[in-house]
Amino acid sequence: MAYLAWPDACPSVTYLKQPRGNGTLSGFFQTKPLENIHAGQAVFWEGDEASNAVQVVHGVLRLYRILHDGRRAIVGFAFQGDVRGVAFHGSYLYTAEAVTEAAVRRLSCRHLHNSAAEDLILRQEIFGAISNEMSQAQEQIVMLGCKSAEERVASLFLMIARKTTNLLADTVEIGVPMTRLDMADCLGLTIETVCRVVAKLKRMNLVSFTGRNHAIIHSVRALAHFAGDDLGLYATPSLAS
Amino acid sequence: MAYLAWPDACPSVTYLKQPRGNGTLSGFFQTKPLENIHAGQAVFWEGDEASNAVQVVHGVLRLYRILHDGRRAIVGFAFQGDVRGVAFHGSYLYTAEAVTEAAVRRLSCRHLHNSAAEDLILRQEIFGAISNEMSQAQEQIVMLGCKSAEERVASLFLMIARKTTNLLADTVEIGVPMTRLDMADCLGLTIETVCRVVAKLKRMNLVSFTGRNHAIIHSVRALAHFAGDDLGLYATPSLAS
DNA sequence: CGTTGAATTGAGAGATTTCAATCCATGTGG
DNA sequence: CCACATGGATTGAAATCTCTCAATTCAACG
Repeated sequence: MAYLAWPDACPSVTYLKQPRGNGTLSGFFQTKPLENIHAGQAVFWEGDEASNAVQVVHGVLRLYRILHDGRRAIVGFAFQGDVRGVAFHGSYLYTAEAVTEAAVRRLSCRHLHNSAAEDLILRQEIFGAISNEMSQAQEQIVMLGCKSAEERVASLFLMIARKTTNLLADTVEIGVPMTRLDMADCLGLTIETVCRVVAKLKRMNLVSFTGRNHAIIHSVRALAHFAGDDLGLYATPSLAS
Repeated sequence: MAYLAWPDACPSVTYLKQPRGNGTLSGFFQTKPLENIHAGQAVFWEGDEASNAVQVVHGVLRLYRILHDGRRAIVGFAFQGDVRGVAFHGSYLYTAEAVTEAAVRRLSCRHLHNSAAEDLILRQEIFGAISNEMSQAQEQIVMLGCKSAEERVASLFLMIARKTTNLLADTVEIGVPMTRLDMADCLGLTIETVCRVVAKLKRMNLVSFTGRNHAIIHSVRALAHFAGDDLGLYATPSLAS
């Protein structure tokens, strides 16, 4: 096994694609105080006025909407480095809640937009963040619209791997902090189906679990194939043709 | 029946919530030439550099992604007045293709963003457009993640009604320009299931069809109830408590 | 009037859910 | 330190929903 990647241990891969630390958006967030969020505590609520953008410093957030009859749809997860809430003009479209202990920084949208007026780089970074959020939503739609239960569960593990490891090796260790119910509500499945599929993935030796929240993907490529994903997304430098 | 609403006959309701005509974003688009798009012709392709934002002047676009094994996911439809492509930083996340004969105007994103630097109203309108697009994507995720086939089909008809009528009355006439395959690929179902559900809606007297692309929703409220939606979204002025 | 592609309907198969029972990990109190 | 209680996770069996495959109907068009 080549690379250990507990969610909090390394910056998100998607985020690394943007300038980090020295980038103005990150710089802006850096000036704001670190806010610790307990597991289960909300960062913002669906329907509230979307006055702040949030950056996840560590931990994982679940983003969800509740239907009036109580059903819950998890529209996505936010990992370390992810920025959420920039794309909302009026009110938040979902509730953001800490899965584990987490920490975030908040930034006033108005302040951000005003600063963006004078700063080209910042504008680009803001649109980059919006584009990231949009991209994740599209990914979710494709998964729910086209994929089988098995493909969905595999896709979720791969998503976690992409977000929390650099995918340098074909075998990666990932943290799976969310409960089976979280996974089910995100994948449009039931808890039981998620369990059965995970059991199957274990039987097929595609993944194994060391504790409930800690998994090893034995072959990212094989799992991606199983997920019906384009392998290009997961090609590792050493394996890429 | 109170209000006729063929898709091209009146401006989109969502769009009316923003200043129209005199608003700077619309104003910008107005300066651009009208581009006629034949049915089936693409406006932009997934993966192409997202250099332009597009406003639908009339007609309907289907927005879709193709998986590498050929499956198609329609991530949404764009109706008259909708603006798409503002939220993309790098490349387009989906292909946009005319369902019917349509017309659009294009606007350079770079131009738009530069102008936005000096214009507060324009900035707000841009974020409004992004927020609209994001909102539709979230809606889609909730539908695919939580709802049954029957609820999904009903939701689609209601979505069309919301986009193409003012919902002043409980009975509305809507255009359904897309094929059953389009509907199926948007709802994560098969053609046959869509057909059966539509047949059931007809049997229940919730909708009726006058021609293949033309339906009457006999009671928006009843259909919304059937769709598992919050009735508040559809309350008509006369019916609202 | 025949051809074509889309839409519809039926019957059987398959995937996922539901309901129920059991297992496991964790924390708490005695 | 152990027994027990608790909530999440797992597994099984039956029910249900949706899909697949096949046949038929319908509408548009040359």
